[in-house]
Amino acid sequence: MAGVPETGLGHLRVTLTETAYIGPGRADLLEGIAETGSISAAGKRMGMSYKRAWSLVQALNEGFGAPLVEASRGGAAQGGAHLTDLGTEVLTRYRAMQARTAEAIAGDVAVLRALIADMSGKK
Amino acid sequence: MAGVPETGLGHLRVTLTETAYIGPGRADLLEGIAETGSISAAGKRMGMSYKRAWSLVQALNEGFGAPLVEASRGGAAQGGAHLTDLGTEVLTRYRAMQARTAEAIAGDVAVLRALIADMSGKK
DNA sequence: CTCCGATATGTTCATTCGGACATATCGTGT
DNA sequence: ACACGATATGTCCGAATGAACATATCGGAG
Repeated sequence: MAGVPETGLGHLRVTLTETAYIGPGRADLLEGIAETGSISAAGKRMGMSYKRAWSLVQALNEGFGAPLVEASRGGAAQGGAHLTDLGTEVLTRYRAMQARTAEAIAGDVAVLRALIADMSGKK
Repeated sequence: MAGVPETGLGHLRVTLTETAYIGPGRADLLEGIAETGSISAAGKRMGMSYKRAWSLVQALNEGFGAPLVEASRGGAAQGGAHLTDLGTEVLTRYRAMQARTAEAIAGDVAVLRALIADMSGKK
């Protein structure tokens, strides 16, 4: 339950085109696939069904007009999935944008948090 | 249809506490209330029902632990709503954060857009 | 030729969410 | 007393979403 992410930044969704966008959920899934080499393993790790993870991958690939994830069935490793160069680039850039955003808004976040803490405490 | 916002930044949601957060939809509603002086007018302008707009205001006020919007019924102006100091501060800061974020990620967005434009065009 | 593990899909059911209506309330003018 | 305009709530229904289950397929290993 990452209700309040450490940084204070909740969600950052970057829209590249009408159908191509990347947000925290998709990024985490891409990261999971990169690390586990499997859609189902990545999904399970995030507590979602394989079906849902697979659907997200579909939406991602179709939305971007080019595959971010490539999967294979059977074979030596009994199937699996991996990020394409595009997928890796998108993930890396997204993480970078998250970091820059967190830094850019840190000041405002601190001020607002102090403000609501005050109003709640007082009356 | 603001599918792809001019800036390229899609959604920015800032989480202050477990229940207090502000995103594009809420910010637009706050702005609408500030400008129209009415929850229903602001909602209508955004194409949502009064009920929904009112529900959002409730969630906002309860989530922050202090009211961002204060409303009144009857009276000289036949009721209306306005932002509290906290509401104004939250809205202003949010717009500022949006601007800083857009600036911070502009470079990455440009690169990614060029990349997907390429892949779609070629092959 | 069967087994295995992961992808690929379809179906069904429960829950959530929003839209559409329907009222009720309030407080100043007329 | 009544009308008006906006807030304040409740109910009901259809669409969308996701969880759960059930298969089907692929391709190398044994």
